[in-house]
Amino acid sequence: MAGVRIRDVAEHAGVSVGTVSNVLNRPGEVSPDSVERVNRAIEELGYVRNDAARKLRAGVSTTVGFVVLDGQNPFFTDVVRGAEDEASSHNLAILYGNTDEDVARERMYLDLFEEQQVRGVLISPYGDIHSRLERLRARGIPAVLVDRFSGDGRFSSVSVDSVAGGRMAVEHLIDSGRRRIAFVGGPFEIQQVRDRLAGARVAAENAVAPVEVEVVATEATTVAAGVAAGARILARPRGERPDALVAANDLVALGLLQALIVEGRMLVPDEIAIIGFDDIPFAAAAAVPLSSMRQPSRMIGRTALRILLEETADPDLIPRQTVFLPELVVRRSTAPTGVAAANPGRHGR
Amino acid sequence: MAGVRIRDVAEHAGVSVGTVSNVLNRPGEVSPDSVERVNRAIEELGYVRNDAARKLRAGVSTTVGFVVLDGQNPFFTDVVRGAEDEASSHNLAILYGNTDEDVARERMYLDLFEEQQVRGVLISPYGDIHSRLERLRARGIPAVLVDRFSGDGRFSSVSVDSVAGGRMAVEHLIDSGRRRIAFVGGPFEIQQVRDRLAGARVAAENAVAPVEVEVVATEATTVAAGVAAGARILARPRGERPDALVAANDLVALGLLQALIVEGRMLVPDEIAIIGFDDIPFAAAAAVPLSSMRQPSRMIGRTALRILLEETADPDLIPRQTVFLPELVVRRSTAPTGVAAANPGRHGR
DNA sequence: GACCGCCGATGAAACGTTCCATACAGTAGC
DNA sequence: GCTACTGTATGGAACGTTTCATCGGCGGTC
Repeated sequence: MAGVRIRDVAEHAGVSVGTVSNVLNRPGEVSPDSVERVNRAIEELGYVRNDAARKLRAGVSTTVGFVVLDGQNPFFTDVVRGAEDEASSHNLAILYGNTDEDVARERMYLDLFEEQQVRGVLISPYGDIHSRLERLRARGIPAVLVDRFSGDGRFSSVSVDSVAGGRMAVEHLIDSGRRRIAFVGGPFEIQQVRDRLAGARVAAENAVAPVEVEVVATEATTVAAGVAAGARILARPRGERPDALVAANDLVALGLLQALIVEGRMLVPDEIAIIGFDDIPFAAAAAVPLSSMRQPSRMIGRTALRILLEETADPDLIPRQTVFLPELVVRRSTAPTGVAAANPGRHGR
Repeated sequence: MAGVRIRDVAEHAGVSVGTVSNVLNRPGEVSPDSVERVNRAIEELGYVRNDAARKLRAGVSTTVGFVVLDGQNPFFTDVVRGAEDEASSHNLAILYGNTDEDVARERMYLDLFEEQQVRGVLISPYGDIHSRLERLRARGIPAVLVDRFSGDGRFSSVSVDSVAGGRMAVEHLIDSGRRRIAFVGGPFEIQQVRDRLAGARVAAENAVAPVEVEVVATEATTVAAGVAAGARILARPRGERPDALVAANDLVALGLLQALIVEGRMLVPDEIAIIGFDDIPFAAAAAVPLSSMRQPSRMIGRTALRILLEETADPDLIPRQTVFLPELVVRRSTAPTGVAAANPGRHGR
């Protein structure tokens, strides 16, 4: 089909195949004269390296796999973007896979990446994939966990301290006068969800005032799941509803907001406060601007890719855990009762 | 590094290399007995095909490239998701590139994909890339334009009729009593932006009442650009402001909404109406639920990938243009003046 | 019993690159 | 003038798969 091979370039330039390869891979070891002629030949013939042959012979790949938990979530698209920025500066491309919280898809993408012999794998895991990742590593393909702490230290990871985040979120709610708090999120297979809940409980236990934390479980961390959870809360008599909600992420929080305000005609934050996680760009533009625990999403992606590259360079590197701290961004959705209208909540964007 | 090759499988199973390859690629032509033994050997040794060697010899790739204009835009993540769904059902992976409206990045990704000899390329183009795509096609790599009509019919495309969309949006605004309309968007290198504006003008010309359409140009189609444009509108004396805004997409619209309401304390929709494009999931959850021209985003991705595969199967296929019609979704942001508060706008999600 | 056909298995060539051992030219040192 | 050395260029082996021409065995026919 195609046609211009390295051999054609060599003939055209009047040098050997080996020399062309050298120009391509270590131009320093070739005389300037040859470099010049080879480059002109490449230009004239429109030669493009065959990556398959290169990969086969040299065992070096120019792609990195990224398995993402929820590709629709702006938080993750931001993380991907960060990784992509870093990758493109190393002339790497990203093989992208969205698992959508499905174990089968997750396995499928790991298979695919293994066949492709990617340079390395970034993954925000859903199922238990440690053994799969070990196998990849045995094959020379390192993996870095993204947005998930590697509890046993077997892999490097880049994450945000979700326990601290959950704690900070609830402390903030308590500070603004809330006492009956519900954590809305799920499934609890996702570690972040567990951690954020755990953090929330810690804050409640440490509080001077008596604070209760109940759990409203959702099937997923999506806007739709948030809407559904909101409906369930609305189904209760007014007096039995919580006075503050901690959502597992901003998508759920936006869903809750929508359900409570539009369907339930509840006043946010007067009757009920809501705080989310991630601080996605849309949190600030919501019906009631949403308070949120901001995560440095792009930075997470960049850092993860950087660590991955370090590990490909030196496979014996000891795994390391990088943990960022989330940052509380206060907007109107958690303003103290009664002060709400007066405080439009100018913070963040 | 790795180690289990097809030869090892062959030895383990007591057959020849060719037979193993046949089991892998056309199990029908191999005796059931051999198939069974080979599969067991594969299982026991943990053999994984080397895609580079396969690609080199067979010239067949298992990846499809997708070059996206704006990876942060939920509309595009939805399109990607649709393509991904279709791809994974054919056991293909997606090589992903986000150009972020940058010509250099766009070129870089096309280079990368060419080196990779992807099966085909989906692209929502920014710069003029026709010659690059022709070259790819000459190398046996077809391309399908996504979210962009191929004016000269040289490539297949899957898009939405943006002229009709612009027209419908403005007709709706006129119906709800608006007369001084501003189109907010840019850059005008992007065809959609041009088309939507053109449609808007058509609607204005066809209107019975005298309607004016002015242009407020933005640097990009992002929330931030929308906020900036909103500020410029607010800088004008109240009487000289338009009474309706057509945003180039929902991101811009959300930015406008934020600027006008929070900064400018303007009443939407009473003083000014806003309509966007795409109907991203967050449009419904905005401060004032946003009217929008919905595009069938996932379907666009699925369709594009399907056409791409058809073209890989038969390279002589004549390019065809698939055009969807956008759908008007009315929410509160464009309610007729005065009726606003009474109509929460239950439509769409 | 010899021959024919057919099904399945086999072995080796080929894909396009990288890399290494080797060759070669030119220079410096004695 | 010979050797040693340095800096470049060369040719061919190797990467792991697919594919294709060929081979062997077996059952059926005459």
